Order: sequence, then C-alpha cells, then structure tokens
Amino acid sequence: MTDGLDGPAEDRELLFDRIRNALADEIATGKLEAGAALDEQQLADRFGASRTPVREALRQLAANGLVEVRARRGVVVARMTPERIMDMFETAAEIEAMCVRLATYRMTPLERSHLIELHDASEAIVKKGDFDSYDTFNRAFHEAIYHATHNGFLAEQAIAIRNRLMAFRRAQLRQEERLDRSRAEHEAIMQAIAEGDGEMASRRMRAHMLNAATALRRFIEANKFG
Amino acid sequence: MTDGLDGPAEDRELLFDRIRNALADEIATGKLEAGAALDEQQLADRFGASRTPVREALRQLAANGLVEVRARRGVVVARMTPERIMDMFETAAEIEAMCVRLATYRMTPLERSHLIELHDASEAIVKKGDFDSYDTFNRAFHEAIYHATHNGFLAEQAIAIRNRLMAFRRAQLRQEERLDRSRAEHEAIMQAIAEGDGEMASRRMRAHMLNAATALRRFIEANKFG
DNA sequence: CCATTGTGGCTTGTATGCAAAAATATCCTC
DNA sequence: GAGGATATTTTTGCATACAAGCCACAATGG
Repeated sequence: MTDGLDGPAEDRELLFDRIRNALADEIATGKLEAGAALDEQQLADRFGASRTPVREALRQLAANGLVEVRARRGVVVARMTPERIMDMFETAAEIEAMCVRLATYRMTPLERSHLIELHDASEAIVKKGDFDSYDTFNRAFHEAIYHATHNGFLAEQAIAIRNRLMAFRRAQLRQEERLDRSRAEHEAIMQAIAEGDGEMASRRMRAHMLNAATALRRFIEANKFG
Repeated sequence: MTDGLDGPAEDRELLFDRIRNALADEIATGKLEAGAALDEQQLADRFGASRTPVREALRQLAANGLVEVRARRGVVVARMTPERIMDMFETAAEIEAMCVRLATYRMTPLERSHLIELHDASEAIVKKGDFDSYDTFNRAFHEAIYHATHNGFLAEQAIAIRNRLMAFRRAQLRQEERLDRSRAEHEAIMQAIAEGDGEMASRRMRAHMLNAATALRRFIEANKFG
C-alpha cells in the first residue's frame, strides 16, 4: 500500500515487528545513515500505521543499540565514533575467535562437511569478483561456525554483533584484493579446523577479523567518515 | 532548589524508563520469577500509568532477552532452560576471560592499584561471610576489569550479560565455602595480572567462571529449578 | 549589531478508545 | 456426565486524542 515492503507477509507478523525488522535492515545496510533523525509520524505514514507501533519498534531498536533516543528530542540512528567502531570490531573478533575454537571441538561431521562445502563454493565467487554473493556466502560461513558451537546463546550474540557491524563491513569488502585475502584467511582457518586445532583456528580467526577491521580503518580515515 | 526530594539530574526521567528499570531490576533479582505472566493493565495500575508506557518498557525488555513476547498471547518473564543458562554461563566465562586478558595488557597503573585495593578489601568481607557485601564487591571487581580493557563496547556487553545472569548467580553464591573459593580464584587471577601474563589471567578467569557455573548447575539439579 | 526572551508550531510522551484474537465460561447434544 | 460448539469475557494490538516539552524565529531591548 504505502510502502513496497510487502515481503512474504508472514502468517500473522505483528506490525511493530515488521517495522522493527525493516528499520533494522535499513540501518544495517546503511540505507539509513548514522545520525539520521527518525521522525515518528513520518515513519508511521511510510508504513501505513500509527505512531504507536512505530514507537514500540524504536524502543526495541534502542535496546539493541541501533538507534539512540534522546528524551523528548527524538530518535536518531546511532552515530558511532571511529573509536567505538574499532571497539566493536575488536569485540567481534574475539567473539568469532571464541566461536571457532568451540566449534572446532564440538562440530558434528555433518556440520563440518557443510562448512567445507560452503568454503569450496566460495572459490568461484571470488574468481567472479561478485561482492554481493561473497557477502551472502561470508555470512553463511560465519553463521555455520556459530551454529557449530552448539551454544545457542553465543550464536545469538555473535549474530547480533555481526548485524550491527554489517553496515561498515559492506563498505569495506568492496575493495578488490580484500576479497581474495578474505578467502585465503578462511582457507587457513579451515585447515586448522580440519586438524582439530581449536586454538590455532581461534588465532587465525582473530587475525582474519582484525585484518578486516584494519582495512576498514584505512577506509574510514581515507574518507573522513563517521 | 526548592525541593530536595529527588536527584537533581534525573528530574525528568521518562515514565517508560522508570517502568523498564523497575521491571528489569525485579527480574534480575528474582522478585519476578521466570515464566511469570506480565499483564499490561495490571502493571499499568501498579505504576499508576496507562498501558502505553508499560508496553514500550516491555518491548525494550524483550529486545534485551529478559522477557518473551508471544504474539497476541502476552508477555512472560523469560523462562530459561538449564541448557540455555549453561550456554549463557559459558559465554559469560569466555567474555570475562577475554576482558581480563585485554585488561592485563592495557590497564593503567591507576586502574591496577584500584583493582588491588578492591581485592584486598574483599578479605574482610569473606571473613565475615557477608554474602550481600561480597556480591557488591564482586560486581565492582569484575566491572573494574571490564573498564580496564579500554574497550567501551566490550565493557557494555560484559555488563549486560552479567546482569542477565545475576538472578542465578545470586542463588549460587549463598553457598558457604564457594565464597572462600571465589576469593582464592580472584587471588590467582590477580597474580597473573601482576605478572603481566594476560593468557594465564584469561585461563584462570575462565576457570573461575566455569567453577561458579558448575556450582550453580549442582544447585539447579538439586532444586529441580527452571 | 548582538543577545535575550517570548511565542507559535511541531514533536514527543501518555492516556483512552476500539477492534480482533485468546482465554474462559456456558450450554447443548449425546 | 462428557465432549464439543458457541457465547462471553479478557487481553492484546493498534489508532486516535490530548498534553507538555523542544525548537526556530522573530520581536525587543541593550
């Protein structure tokens, strides 16, 4: 009606859920950029709803740190300083390292073969230089590792922080040779996993994530961004 | 100026903020037990407000995982399975381990002396067997470590997960000799920090947290709790 | 010319009203 | 008396209404 965000119209998805998901997605993908003001009435009109569900969605986003509410002064997309972004990347790197260590020790043969399959398929994507596909693959790869920890809570946390970093990761991955390096780093991680050496997998994963962060920092500094 | 009733800074606390904080506190302290239904109208009456701010508070709590909303079927305090609790403890243990490793390498002399001061003061508390004081101390001790990582985001995450585990930790610490052991484990961690060995501090912290978790598991199993 | 302050519009925060879905009670059939 | 369909009540989800605070801007005074 008002907006083209129809989707599959999940059975009975609540309105405020739809709004929250849509906004979270737009923030994560950078469609709504940091610092942008989120006018309640405006959003309500856009989603063809009233302010009530919009407000509820915004509160949830605030609890997740995606937006910032200033009492009686409106809601804005969380504006992150470069320092905070680096803090988040460092935390993410540590969490990913933790995940791959646990996953190495706990994954089932099925999970292992699924991961190998994913990794193998990424070679073609890199050859084509298809950034969007690599983005999708990369997400699946890391989420497969989270899952293999057999720790549902940890997996949720890892996904949450990954989502919050997605906007930045997106910009960063568009650099040609980073894509190649990314896969090479995955390769090294896979090898450690194959050898059952969780500690090494962990160290390599941390390095992998910090490399990505460093690439991002250069990007930020070059673009006077944030 | 005219009235000394409440805090000057928080004069304008929003209603839904007050409600959210109050509920979060009651859930964390176990005053509201897991699975309890949270009736909107009832809460509204209790806080002398309407359902609107109550609903916003509940959405925020949901985003933080403290309550569970079942579409059109009301909100309940998050009921956690023993598996999930153990998952959370494991995650917390890893995060704490990560924190103390970073803190060891990054803490300033001032932060280090503050931590030593805290730890020293805890001896008297243990001797008295004062559980409540130890609870307070313990929180301060761990938060000092979070802070010393000089990673604000990580510190926030650590505090958040700690808060979510508080309800369970509370029950668990009431065991006599666990208090003694807790301090001894702190002592070992402090030693590793003093030697600047972040890896060892990290391992000891992980063990410390997992010991607490194990003590809790025994408690859970003994009490058919959750 | 700049600072101050008051006013009007606009946005947020809260209350209330209404419709629809669950939950519960009621009644009918067997 | 049991089981199930149906009516009633309760509660959630959303919309609308209203009050109060913020902000921009202009008018005023220094």
